[in-house]
Formats: sequence, C-alpha cells, structure tokens
Amino acid sequence: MIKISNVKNTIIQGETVETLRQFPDKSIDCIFADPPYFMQTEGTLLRTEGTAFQGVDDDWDKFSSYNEYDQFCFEWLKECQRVLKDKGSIWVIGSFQNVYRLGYIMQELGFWILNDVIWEKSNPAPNFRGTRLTNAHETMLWCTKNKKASYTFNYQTMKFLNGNKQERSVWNIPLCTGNERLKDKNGKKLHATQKPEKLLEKVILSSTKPGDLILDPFMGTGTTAAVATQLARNFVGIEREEKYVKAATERVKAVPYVTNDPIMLASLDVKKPRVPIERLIEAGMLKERESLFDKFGGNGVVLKTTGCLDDGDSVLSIHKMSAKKLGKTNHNGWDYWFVKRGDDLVSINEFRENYREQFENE
Amino acid sequence: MIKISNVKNTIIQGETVETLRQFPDKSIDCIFADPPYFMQTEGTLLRTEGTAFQGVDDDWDKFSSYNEYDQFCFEWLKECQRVLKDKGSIWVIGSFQNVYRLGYIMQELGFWILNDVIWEKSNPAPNFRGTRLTNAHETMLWCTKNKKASYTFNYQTMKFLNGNKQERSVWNIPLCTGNERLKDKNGKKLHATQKPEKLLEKVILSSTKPGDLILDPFMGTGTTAAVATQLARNFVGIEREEKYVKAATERVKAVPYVTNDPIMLASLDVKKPRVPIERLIEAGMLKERESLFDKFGGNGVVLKTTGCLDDGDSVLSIHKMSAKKLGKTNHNGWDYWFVKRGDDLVSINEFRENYREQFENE
DNA sequence: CATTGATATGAATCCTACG
DNA sequence: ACGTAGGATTCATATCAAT
Repeated sequence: MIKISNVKNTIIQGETVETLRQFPDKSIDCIFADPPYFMQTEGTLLRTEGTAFQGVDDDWDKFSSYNEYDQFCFEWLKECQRVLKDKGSIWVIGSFQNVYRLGYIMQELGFWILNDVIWEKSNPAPNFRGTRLTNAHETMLWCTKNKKASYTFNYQTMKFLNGNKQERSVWNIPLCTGNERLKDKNGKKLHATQKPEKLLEKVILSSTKPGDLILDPFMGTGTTAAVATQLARNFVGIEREEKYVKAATERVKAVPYVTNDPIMLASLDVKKPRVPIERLIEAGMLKERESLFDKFGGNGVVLKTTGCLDDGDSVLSIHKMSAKKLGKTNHNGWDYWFVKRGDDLVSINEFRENYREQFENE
Repeated sequence: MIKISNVKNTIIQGETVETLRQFPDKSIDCIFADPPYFMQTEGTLLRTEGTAFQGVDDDWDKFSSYNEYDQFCFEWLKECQRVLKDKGSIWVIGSFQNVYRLGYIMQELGFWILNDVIWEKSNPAPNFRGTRLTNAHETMLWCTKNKKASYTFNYQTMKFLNGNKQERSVWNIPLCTGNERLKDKNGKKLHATQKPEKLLEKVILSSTKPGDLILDPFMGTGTTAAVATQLARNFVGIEREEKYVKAATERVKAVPYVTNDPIMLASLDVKKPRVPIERLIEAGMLKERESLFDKFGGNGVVLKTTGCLDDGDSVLSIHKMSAKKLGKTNHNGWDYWFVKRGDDLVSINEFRENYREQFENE
C-alpha cells in the first residue's frame, strides 16, 4: 500500500489500474483523466498536398474491441471512484470515438455528471478529404462520486475570470502548439496528444482549492502536474512509459513560479463563516427587544432573544420576516433589516461583517 | 404494414416503437430524433443483446439503474436502423443526462458515428444557483447504419454557407424563442423543448438531398416537418400526443413558401458525370497526338488515342503524368494540363466543362 | 529590426464509381 | 464482392528563412 505523503508531487511509473490499487481509499481531492481514445484508424491519411498526417498510432491506443476497451475503462474508473474523497470530483476527457463508452460506464458506476464541458478547438486540424464536419471539439465529463455528494466549485472565481459572467459549458481554447509542446531530440512532438495548459488551468481553477491533491492516472507529458504546481495545488501522477515520466518530471521542476495571485488561489470563493444573529446580541452589537426596520425606516419589528423577529402578528426568522414583508417565499434578511444608531439606519449586515473581522481567528 | 406513399408528409399519431414496427425496411433517407429524457431509476434488468460487458464482474449490474430508459432507447433505435436505407443517416439529440446512454447504445447496435455535433446555445438559461457551469449546449450524434455505409454529406453547400470555410462540429445557434415558439391558448409555450428551425436547417442541408424522406420519430411541434417542407424535402412524423399532432400539422400547412434557392437545393453538391478524356478527342475538342503543357507552357507531352500521355520516357494517365511532373503520388491532371489554341494556353478542364454542357442530357 | 512569405502541423474512426 | 483507376480535397497558427 502506498502512503500518500510518499508520492505527493511525484510521478509513479507503472500501469494505471495496478498502481491505483495500491492507493488508500478516499485520499484524492480531484482527478483529471485523459485515457486512450481507441481511435480505430486504419492506413495513412494524406493531406491535400500529399504529405502524411501524423495521427495517433501508438500501441497504447490499440484495443481489440469495444468490449475490451469498456472493461479497461470500467477497471480504472472503479479504482478512481474508490480513491476519490467523498467531496472530490473527477474530470474525464474524450472524443466521440470513446466518450460515449466513458459516460455510460461512469453512470453505471454511480458517478453523477455535474457538467459535460466542450473543449472547442479554435484551430482544429481540418477534414482533409471533405467527408465530414471538421471535428473541432473534445468532451470532458465532470462528475462527483455519486448523486448526493457535495463538491468544490469556485463559482465566483470562474465568473470573475469570464468577464463577470457565469462560466459556460463550452470553452474555446487553442491546441497545444509552439513552445508549449514538448519535443524529442529530433524536434518531433514527444507525445501525440499533449493537452494545452489553458485547458487544465480552467479545470483546476474551477474545481479545486489551493493545497488540494490532484491525481492524473494517465499523466503523459505532465500537463496536469505542471499546472497544478503553478496554481499551488499538489499532484500525483501515474504513467506507464519511462520517457514520459522523465519528461514530465523535468517539466514540473522547471515550472517558473508558483502563483500568489489571490484570484488563482480562489479567494473569491472562500466561504465566510456563518454568524447566527444571536452572536451579535451576545457581542452587544444588537440589543434584545430593540426595533429593526426596513431601509426606509418602516416595517418596524422587535428583536427577540432567540434572534427571531416579532411584528405583533407572528414570530419569524429575519429571513422569513423580510420575505413576508416583501410578499415572497424566500429572502435574505441580512440585506433587509436595519437598526437605528443615533439618527442613522445601519444594516445588520454591517454588524455581521464587523463580527467576522473581530472574531475571524476563532 | 404501412405504405410509405400513404404517410409521406403526414404526422402519424401513435407510440414510436409500435408505429415504427409497421414501417417497411430501408424506406427512409434520414432520421432526426429528439427523444424524451425520462430517466426512471430501478427498472428491470434487460441487457442489450448480450454484447455488453461479458466477463465483467457482478459489480456491474449492482450499479445499473438506467435500464428502463436504455431498453426504451434500444427498441426505438433498432427500429430506426431497420427502416433506414443503407445509405441513410440518423441524427439523435440529447443532453448530458441521456446522450451517453444514446451514444453507447447506438455503438452497440452497430451505428457508426460520423460526427458528434455540439449545438452551442448563444442564449442559454443561466444556472440560477451558481452551483455548476451554465449548461450552454446540447449534443447531436450523426451516424450511418454501420461502419462501411456511404452517406449524403453536402460538403460544398455547408462550406459555402459558412463563408467558404469547412463547416465544423460546433454550431452556435440561439434558442427557439419569440414568434417561432408555438404557444397555447394561454400564451404559454406549447412544448417544453421546441428546437430552433436554424438547427434543423443545418441538419437537413448537410445530410439530405431535395426529395429525400426524413423521419422524425418524436415529432413534437413539428420543427423537422416544417423545415423539411421549406427545403423541398419530404417528411413523416410520429407523435404520441394529439395536441402536438394537431399543432404540427397546422404548422406545416402554414409554411410560407418552398425554397427554390439552388444552394438550399444542394446544387453545389450535385456530382458531375465523369468524362474520360477520350470523349474530348472523339468530340474533336482535343486532337490526337497534339501536345499538352503545364500552365507555364513547359513539360510538353503527347496525347495518345487512348487518352494517355507520353513524355518520351513513359506513357501514363493525365493524373499519373501530372503527379510524376510534380513528384507526387497522386494529382488531378484536369487542373494541370493545357493545350495551345492560337497564342493562348487553354485548360483541358475547360473542354471538359464544355463537353458536359453540350451533352448534359445524355 | 521589421515585414513578408514559405513551410510545417494538429487525438482522424477522411472516397467511390466502375469493371 | 473486390480490386483499381479516377480525381477531389485544408484551417489556423507557429516557426523560420528571406528581404
């Protein structure tokens, strides 16, 4: 059995399933898996000008049938589910050749799909023969271990980085090319399917916190490890081929800096501690039996020791009472109620903020 | 058994599978299917013809909970495969809740995926709770009956309509709203998932010829029927609920006009008849033993009666000879060779075009 | 050094009618 | 059914050489 502390921020050379079986249960915060796609291509594809297109022709992508591929995926996905923490989540990337196998199997295993995310390629390889639509995207499945599981989603961070609009399920990102693409001694691409760092950046920023441990069971050239490191997360990788293990290890060592940008550290999504209104009474910020008003000074109600409000007709929580005054079923009372301090109306939310600042280290 | 001529351009009220079973084999050119999602858990275990997961341990079935939906989809997809012509193709649309079931089952049935096409919604409903990425797309699977099947793809039409660039697998199209959306007496939307006509337009334009028969086994409000009619294709629909049958029938009747735009009628993709170069000699357009040249007047070769070219070294077809001159294995000789007419060099392709015009009715 | 043009290349289920 | 010949087919971007 592997001790996590011994493998944190390393790449283990080995077979995915075999190696995963040595991991303890519920030890991983997030998984990014880029398995073989089982492309089923035959022969050579010529470009229009006559040169050969260099697609995926590696042994690791060869399977004898869907059945064999399904079983392989069933096995590694089952291990991923076991090693994932209850509040963890998993990303799996594929293309139309394999993603319907992956999605089906994951649903059978009880994984719960949060989103399927489309990586729309801004510069895809064209369809040289004009036989189909240019295949310009890949699909990622983002899932929890099961239907009921909670999970990390840095909503505010993603919204901020998307020009203050909700991030959507279609991401337009270029292919991994140029300097980012690792090359061998002959200047040829080291790996057939290296993913762009931009893609991993969005994956990690959206679904992990700084310090989380991210597993990549098909590490390849180590994009997950490099981006995790840069974003102040931890990683552990599994990779079968020695040359990729070496290249990825070098790559991670060379990550130029670890970010200290608070946005990248998910500061926007740090949950503030809950402060019951009774705490504000105990702290002397609000007084028992004092009156609360709406922002115009109307709708006066009396604050009870329990933190509930009495309008002479009923006794309700600050939220239910503001909802009642507004004729709604739900409302956030912290934004509705004010107290009188001298001649001014002061929002009770201001007292809550003050309380948090004063007692933040408790 | 239903006679196709009796149901052409009508909507049949009935259950999908039951009705499809009355259709003759190989009678449909194209299918567009927008099936319901109804995911019922805890159904009876019914396997898909034994092909799935033989040899996988018992954990498999323990996790199964989508069986009833799978079984339903297996049945209607199998009937679709039966009624589809050998050269037909099928489109199936779904979202992450069901599309992995659909894709998996289609692959199990032997359907061959040509593309998965993403309908990216330009105006999706936001995620109100901020709990996930905004689900801003749906997925369509475009498939032939089997791996070897040929199919209709109007490549040039799609390219033309896309600003003369290859059409890609991600389509950005707004939701169906406004006047296009059918309403009931109370002004509420008549159907929960009415698809935009623009989507069906691209589906039909890319994969059918005018006059083709398009089946929609879950017709709903009849978007497929309306767009098929407008684009001079035929349709047959199946729909369970009477109110939708009525609304869709009215809708088709009201289609304002049938297009006569040659682009929409796929004129760009009409295959031109093959003209062997010997025909041009017989027609007196080219002369035996005259010389052919490249576009600069160089590389002179002699035209033989057989239509082959002699460069003094070897005798080859116009294609092989142009390839030889270019140092390639393949080339289109029609674009390479010219003859002298007066002081001008004239492309032999021009003579081919003239020949086609002159003898087009043969 | 700046600009222009040629070349290289990316997870690809990449042809079809005729004899 | 199968082999073969005809002939149709590419977009965005990075790099590097040439001007």
